[in-house]
Amino acid sequence: MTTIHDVAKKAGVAPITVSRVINNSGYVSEALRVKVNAAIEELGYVPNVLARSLKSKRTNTIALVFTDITNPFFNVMARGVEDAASDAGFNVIFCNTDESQEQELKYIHLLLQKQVDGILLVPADIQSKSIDIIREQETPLVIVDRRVTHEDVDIVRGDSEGGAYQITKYLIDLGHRRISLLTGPQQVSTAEDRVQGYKRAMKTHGLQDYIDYHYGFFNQHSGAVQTRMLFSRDVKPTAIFAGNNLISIGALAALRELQLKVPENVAMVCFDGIPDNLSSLPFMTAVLQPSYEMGKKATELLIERIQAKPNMPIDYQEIVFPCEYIFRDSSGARLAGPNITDTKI
Amino acid sequence: MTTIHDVAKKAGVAPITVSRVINNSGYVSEALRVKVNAAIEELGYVPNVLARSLKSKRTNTIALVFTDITNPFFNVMARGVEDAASDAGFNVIFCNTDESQEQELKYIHLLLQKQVDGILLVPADIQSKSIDIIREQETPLVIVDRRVTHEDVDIVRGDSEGGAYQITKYLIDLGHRRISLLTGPQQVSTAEDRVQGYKRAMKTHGLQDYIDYHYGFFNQHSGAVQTRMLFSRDVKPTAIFAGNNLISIGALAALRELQLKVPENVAMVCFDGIPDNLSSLPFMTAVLQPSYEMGKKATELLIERIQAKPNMPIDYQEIVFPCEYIFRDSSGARLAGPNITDTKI
DNA sequence: TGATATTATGGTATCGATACCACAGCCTGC
DNA sequence: GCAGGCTGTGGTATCGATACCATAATATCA
Repeated sequence: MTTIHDVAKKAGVAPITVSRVINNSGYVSEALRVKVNAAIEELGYVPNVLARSLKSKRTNTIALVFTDITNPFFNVMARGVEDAASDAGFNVIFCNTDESQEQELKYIHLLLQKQVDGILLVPADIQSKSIDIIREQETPLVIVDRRVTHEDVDIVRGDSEGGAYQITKYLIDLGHRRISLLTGPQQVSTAEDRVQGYKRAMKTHGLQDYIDYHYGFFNQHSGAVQTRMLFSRDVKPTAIFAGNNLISIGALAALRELQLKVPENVAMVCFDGIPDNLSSLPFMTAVLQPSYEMGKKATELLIERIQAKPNMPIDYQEIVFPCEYIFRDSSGARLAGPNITDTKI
Repeated sequence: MTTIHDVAKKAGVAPITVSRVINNSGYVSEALRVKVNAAIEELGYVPNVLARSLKSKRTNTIALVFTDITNPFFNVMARGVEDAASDAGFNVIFCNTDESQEQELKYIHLLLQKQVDGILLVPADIQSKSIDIIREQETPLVIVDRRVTHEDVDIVRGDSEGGAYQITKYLIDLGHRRISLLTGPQQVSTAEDRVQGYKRAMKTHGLQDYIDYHYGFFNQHSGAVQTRMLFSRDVKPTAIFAGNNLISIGALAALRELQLKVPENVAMVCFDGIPDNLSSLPFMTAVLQPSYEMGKKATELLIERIQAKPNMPIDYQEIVFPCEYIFRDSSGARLAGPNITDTKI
């Protein structure tokens, strides 16, 4: 392994001069710069970032800890993070927790050991123990996608409540009365917020008698299981509101099994989309969160925190992105018009 | 930031003793162990792996540099890598090159700076400059999925040639004579090997007059473009062999546009599958490589190299996994039987 | 012209951990 | 009774880089 000393010796300069050339800092004459670069080239020198970071106390690395790498929503978000980080000269470590708090804590410990400059966290639980641990090390932190019970944290998220309200209202306006919501775990704020938005829409439209929501998991299996459950009951929904994209895929599979057609027999809407390339849902009416922009914004905020003067008081922010809506065939508008209240199944 | 010295002072011992407790190495009496752990707990001490790795010269980190994170084949492989690494106490850094050599070199430099203990590489080109650079730093390396022109490297890959031969032969046995192969870039060994296997099958069955293969990219766009091209010609194929899963998705989309049905109008087979959850291809006859096992095996081999004694001569290995085959509707066997040579389209 | 700034280079201490060596006490066995 | 092994603990040097300070030559300006 060649070190900065080897290069310095070969170029006939002091190690610190080599350091200046590498980092383009301080003053170095053109003559020495050339000599040093030649020595670097000749020796195949690669700087050791461990030593560099140890001394300089900056790793130029941030981490994104999220819950489901297979979910395209997070995939797109990750790209937003990567792009924003890269623009600012930071590298990103991606960690997948599979919605497990235990796994999350394991990664947080690892990342703190690695001295990352900052952490973006999609917490697996609304009461996140990770936040306390990160705070203790004074590592900058931005929470992404979800609310938490902690005060004084930066949060970047989508408006789940508002999105759920609007899409539920849309179904109601189409004439649906029996709308069932299948969502994620109760301790995850997005699941809970979507329930709240759904309830608000149902109540304000006089449908409090058919408020029907079910917590589960944000994955296909849960979507399929709950859908089967919905249709095993006497009173069946005319529309399903899937709490995220994976739930809707599972629901669709279950409906296929049950030989129910969308939207002829059941209308469907969901939260979050799936990029066209892998999509089973090209026809799904959906609430879309700007996941790329959310990732980008969260990263920019985090880097701002990292680069802030140490003892400056922080003005914590909660940035809430509004949702967009895309209306397609699954909700049955084109087919059934606004009066399909009593669609029999 | 609390350091090992702070803990040592609090516990009334030497730093090295704290180190022994943390790493469970050397001899420490139960009494001191308890005292040290209490101090660690109380101070919220987190060891600095930068300092640790700098001194010990081991980061316990390996990297997987691959070409397409969106391809489920690599996704599954990555899980095999992660599992095997985790079992051995190693962390994994994932790097996505998008088949760009430039990007690949950028990551290789970064990883070497980070002093990773070893690298798993899916090279973007059969003549990989990265290999030389990695060699120069004496970092252990295992090539995955693809052949390279270098001698003396460890390689873990699937039998693309054999798989392509078998699946082509299968189509021929079904009666197809005009089989077209759409594959990836020529400088990628898997693309080339699949061409070779295809050609061998065509030749040994007397079909050298309709050998028709097209290099492109391992993605949907390429699959769609080339499929349109195939059917713009006078002599049209009766079967398409898609060089990988993404190409087959693109081909299917193009066929849908052209209002050609699979397998009624055209038979299709492809290399690599897609996990059921995101699949548009539940009916595709395919050649499957054991991607999870390939990732696992490659990782185990890499870790073996990492842990080998420094000056032991290395017995380089090339491990080739055989393919499996899954026969479903797309190849038309159930529908057309063995004699569909002259299917008109 | 002398004071001050700018340019250019190097010396030394240090980041936070571990490797290596030293040493002391206690067994065990002959 | 002591050689040699095991157990338990600490001191010191060091990993490879940069922070900080020092120095000196040259440029700039009042």
